[in-house]
Amino acid sequence: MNRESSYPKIYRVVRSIPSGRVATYGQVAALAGLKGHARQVGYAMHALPEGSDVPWHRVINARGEVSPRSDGGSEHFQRHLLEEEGIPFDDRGRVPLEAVRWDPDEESGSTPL
DNA sequence: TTTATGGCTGTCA
DNA sequence: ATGACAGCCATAA
Repeated sequence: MNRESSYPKIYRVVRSIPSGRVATYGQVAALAGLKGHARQVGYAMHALPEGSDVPWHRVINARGEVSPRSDGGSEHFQRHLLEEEGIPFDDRGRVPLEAVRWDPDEESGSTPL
């Protein structure tokens, strides 16, 4: 099953993230089978092609905020995209992970109150 | 083949 | 609550 690249798998998981929800690298990694290798997920995002329909902006770090990658500036862009998705950002540019954390088991579009 | 890097995570102070 | 350190592993050259 596993090919030499795990990236496609990661992309597939990220694609499964519904709008208005965010997933952490560790979570995506776990769903992609790379459990424990969140770094590779982040690196996969860095290797994302331009024409990919992968909502990489919905993938954030475990702290619930966008990661200050080496690009510089894109983090602001990501935040903008997330705000457009309806992600409530904190005063420090953080999101309530507990509120927007994507649960692969409730992707039907329901929020457990 | 080896070397270097990296959009992370978890623990300690 | 934040700041700092070390570990893990896949991809690219």
